[in-house]
Amino acid sequence: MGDPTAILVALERAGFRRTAPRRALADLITAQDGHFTAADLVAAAGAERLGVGRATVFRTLEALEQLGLVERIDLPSGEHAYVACERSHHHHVVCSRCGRTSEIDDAGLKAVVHQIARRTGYRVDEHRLELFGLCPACLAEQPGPASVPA
Amino acid sequence: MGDPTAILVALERAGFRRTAPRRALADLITAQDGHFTAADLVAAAGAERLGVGRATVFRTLEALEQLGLVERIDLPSGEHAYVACERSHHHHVVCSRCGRTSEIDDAGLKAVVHQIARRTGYRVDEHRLELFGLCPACLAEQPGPASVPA
DNA sequence: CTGCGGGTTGAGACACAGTCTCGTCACGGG
DNA sequence: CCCGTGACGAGACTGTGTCTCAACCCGCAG
Repeated sequence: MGDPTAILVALERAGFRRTAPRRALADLITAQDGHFTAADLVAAAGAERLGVGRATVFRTLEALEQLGLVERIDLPSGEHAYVACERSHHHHVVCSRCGRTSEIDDAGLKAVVHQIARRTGYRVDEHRLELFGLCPACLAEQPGPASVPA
Repeated sequence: MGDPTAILVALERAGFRRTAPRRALADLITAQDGHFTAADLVAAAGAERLGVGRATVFRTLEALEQLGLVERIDLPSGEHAYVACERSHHHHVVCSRCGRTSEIDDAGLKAVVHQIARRTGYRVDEHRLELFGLCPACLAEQPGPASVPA
């Protein structure tokens, strides 16, 4: 998923220093191909003997999340995972087999949210939509028997 | 939210025994008025000296979730909470002030999911939509300054 | 009513995620 | 080059959820 430098530049622009651990984490994150957990990063950093502590991983992820460079998603299993992504508001489809994700824009959701707000009387400030299924590649590899969507 | 007996009956029908701890938990859950966490139940059970162990709370919640009598939602804070609810597929709006929830049906979401599936090529098997905001009661009590939705 | 079998239980150990503290370090402006 | 301050790693700490295990009790059969 592109260039680790983008992350560092964005961090720098937000007033964060450009340090060795953050550089290492930027590399690891851009190398990830689907979603990843904080534990994944900690393990990866440990495996490559980068000497990056747990605390730093969490701190960096928190900063990146606030900058919108990374989004936290909640897997069906209850785990918290992260996805590197664009800065605009959007949602994700997560492949439950290979873990890859695709970003999707509004796709008509705004109207749905609006309607719900009107029906329930709530003022909706925030929403989260997460989709899980099989990506095209995994679908091709594994010609599922009954491909009846939910 | 109604009758604790409904929970017990549903459990019994699914082959679970009707035991004192489960009765106590059914009472506690139906007494809850918004969402609640596992820790809430553990604390409540402890406070009333019901002698219900942590393990039993988690086991019961797991069973209820599988039966669809309770749904697990992920709060923006990252906490896992539960909501007592109907058995059909649906979604929730959660009041971020008082914690109360309302159930909502499809509301046009199916079309959105369909469109996303077509655009991305994914086969979408599962989806989760969660909305957060202020319920009518909290809106009235607290005449928010700028009520501009997201 | 009584006895029995197996599902159920509570306590506590355990595994893990995430937070916090603190002394040290190094980035980068001056 | 120097200094102030943000960032660092290690590890203690908190909280959540899981697992084990011996004792228990629910519900059925007799």
